[in-house]
Amino acid sequence: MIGVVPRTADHDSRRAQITAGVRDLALSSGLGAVTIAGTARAAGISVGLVQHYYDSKESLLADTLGRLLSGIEARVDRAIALAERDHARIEHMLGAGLLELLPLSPAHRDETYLRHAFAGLALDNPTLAEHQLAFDRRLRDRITQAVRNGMECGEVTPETDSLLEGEAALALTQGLAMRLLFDRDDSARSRARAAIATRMASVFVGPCARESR
Amino acid sequence: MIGVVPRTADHDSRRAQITAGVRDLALSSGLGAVTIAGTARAAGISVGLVQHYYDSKESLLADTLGRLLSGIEARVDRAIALAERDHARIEHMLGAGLLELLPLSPAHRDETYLRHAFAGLALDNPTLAEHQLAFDRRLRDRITQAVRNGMECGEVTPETDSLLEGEAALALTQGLAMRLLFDRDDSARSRARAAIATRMASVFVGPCARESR
DNA sequence: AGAATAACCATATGGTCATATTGTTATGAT
DNA sequence: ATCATAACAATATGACCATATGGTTATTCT
Repeated sequence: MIGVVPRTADHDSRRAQITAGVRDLALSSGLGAVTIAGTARAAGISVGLVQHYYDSKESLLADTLGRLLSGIEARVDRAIALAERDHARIEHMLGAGLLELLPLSPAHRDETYLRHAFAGLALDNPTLAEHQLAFDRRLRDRITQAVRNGMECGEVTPETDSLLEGEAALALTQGLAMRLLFDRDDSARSRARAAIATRMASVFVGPCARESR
Repeated sequence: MIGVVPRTADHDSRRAQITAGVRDLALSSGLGAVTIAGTARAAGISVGLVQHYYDSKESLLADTLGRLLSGIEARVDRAIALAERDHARIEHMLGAGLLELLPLSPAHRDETYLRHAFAGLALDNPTLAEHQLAFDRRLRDRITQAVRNGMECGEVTPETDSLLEGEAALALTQGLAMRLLFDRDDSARSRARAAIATRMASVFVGPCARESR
């Protein structure tokens, strides 16, 4: 009598499907044009099912942002891991990670657009702001740690303020990313690359003496 | 019979009044909550009058953004002019200008919030994007010119890529500004100051040999 | 004085949207 | 087999909003 269980569904993959609908819609019509009905259409399901999985539009957007940021983080980590095989220098690993945050390819452009469009919403929405802040902190801490590793291995001078450098490097990268969203010029793109490379070179000034990481 | 002229109004001051309504509303309720009716209420006039001066909400927002950006530009110029009296060093003039773009005081915070909230809208709106892009270019060119002045006077080494430095300095500043909107911590604020000062110091490395400007 | 018209206002209109409501369907445990 | 219930769908509801419409008021030129 107690404990009769009806059919089940894979909640996580459903939510992934629905948030993918939000992403597709946002990329084609702008984040401001995202509606529940439009999301349902994009995901190929009914409005009611979206409501079944999200109790409000806000929670839907929050989940979409969370998944977006996780994806970006994973991609940054993957790029760093990849660079780790090719270069011993921490400078290059970190640079590769930061380049992942710039809209230099169509796919990256999509992600960057979404990230900054959500940042706009987050200015008016504490839940989204919390996601953004936590994401930025995690990225910053990764950079900071890379700088510290650089200090241990001799690439970075011991007087360097690693926290300051972490915050500056992230701010520079995100400022460049925002700019490239508006200025689609090729030259702007290469200047952005150069700006990051220059920055890395000015922090990582010495040769790497021992194993990194 | 021809040429009868009825009462006149100061269009510019009316528009200033109306856009001030937009600003007030955006600051108290978020830019996303700005409506024509709300704007009229905030400005103390009727909906119809707002319509009389703006043929669409979009043109209202565009004018609001234009006035906002002009105001910021004027403030940056004022800060530079002020610093010019105190310091001969271009480094300090430029630094003072860039600090105006950070949300370090309540008034600056309001302006920075509006600027970045509008940037979010601009991602979906070509008219607003044009304003943003032009504003950024003007700021960047100001910085670039300051760096060139620094090269003439010996503060900056001749190998410096002034355009690159201009873009990097602006991106850093705006990235920091965005970050401070989310992280209201005192320490974050002082790190942002330090990050800009450090950056300036790394570009302006020599003593100033002759007159600046 | 009064005609012409900009300045200004109140309300109507039509559409959109988030959410509520009221279903139907399928499936797992008994 | 069938019941309980999650999964899913269609439509209703009510609020909000940009804009349209149809005014009134005030002022300037003749």
